[in-house]
Amino acid sequence: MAYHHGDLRRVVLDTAQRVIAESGPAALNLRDLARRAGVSHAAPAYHFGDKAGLLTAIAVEGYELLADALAEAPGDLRELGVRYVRFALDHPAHFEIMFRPDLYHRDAAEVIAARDRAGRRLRAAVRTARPGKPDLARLAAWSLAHGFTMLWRTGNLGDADPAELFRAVAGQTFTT
Amino acid sequence: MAYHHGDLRRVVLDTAQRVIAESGPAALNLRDLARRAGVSHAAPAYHFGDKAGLLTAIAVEGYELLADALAEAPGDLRELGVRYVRFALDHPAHFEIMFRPDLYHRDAAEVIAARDRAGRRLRAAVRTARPGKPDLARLAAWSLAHGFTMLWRTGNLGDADPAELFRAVAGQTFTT
DNA sequence: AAGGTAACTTGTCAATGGCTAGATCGAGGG
DNA sequence: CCCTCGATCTAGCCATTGACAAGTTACCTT
Repeated sequence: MAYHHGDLRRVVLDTAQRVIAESGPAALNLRDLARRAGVSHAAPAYHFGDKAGLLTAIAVEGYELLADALAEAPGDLRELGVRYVRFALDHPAHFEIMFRPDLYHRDAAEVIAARDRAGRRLRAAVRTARPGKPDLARLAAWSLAHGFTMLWRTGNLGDADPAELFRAVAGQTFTT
Repeated sequence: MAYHHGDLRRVVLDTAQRVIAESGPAALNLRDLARRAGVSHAAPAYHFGDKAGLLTAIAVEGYELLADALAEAPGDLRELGVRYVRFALDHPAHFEIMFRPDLYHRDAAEVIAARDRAGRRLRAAVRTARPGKPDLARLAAWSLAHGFTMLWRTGNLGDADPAELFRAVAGQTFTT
């Protein structure tokens, strides 16, 4: 066992994401992550404080990734939703954790900062797409995209291509 | 300690719902439920097999309650959504568990039956509310209501009255 | 009243999270 | 070149939890 793994924090984060994506957050445990990384059972906790700290780091990373995904946003409300859905497709573990605040330290400063940043990006993107009544439009678009994503993730939508199906669903409601 | 508690199954179910509503499913544990009911630590498992079995029972009950809530459905798509939101308000623990299939036995026959029943109710309610394009309309309505509910539950919607806010949001999208 | 069965208890084990004290490594100052 | 110091990791421990097996009790039928 070599001291100073060098990259343990990142390795644990990545492995955790794989485990969550494959088996859900309930299957995650620190000791297994330690075994997979080839370190002692207490090593992961050093970097994250505790299990919730690890999930906090994932949530923060998730909000940052989401902010990035919404950065170069299209002027189309529907395509904005597609981005949201695609984000959940590309980063299932992040998405899963982000919206389970009971699993991490929801009041951590980094969490609030990252979430606010993503929120501002969403707000700005909706504003350019639909100038009038920005707040309600944002809530409607967010709710639709979020709900669609959740239903898809919990297996309630069959096995159609999510992005295409979302376009059809959004076309029913949004005219933009 | 009296043998034959008489109503242990129901007591454990109810207590579990209270715990989940207050502290989330991660805080739930069988031994604490046993202590609260005044029985031995293994008693709850007798009725549910294991922890996932307990959550399975809650999920089934949740789908049945949802089916009931959608039974006498209004002809208005927006009010149908309000019912969905209100269901989540009234039965937070059920709602929480229902859409976390990784926590329970998602393939159990009772789960599938109850979920199908609720699905048929939803389908029927949407059909009467909006005759054309039933599938896409159902997905859109479900996604909007579900997403709104999830965002509200995770604290992303501030502290407005959920039902009223949903009416406003739905008014933005649905014309019916 | 005898036996059978549902409901519960008792005892045990392995896995996990978290804590503490100690070991090791690497970098920077003298 | 050595020494210290802080960051990183290890080793050992404990309480909690879920699961299981075997035994116990009470009700119910005949």
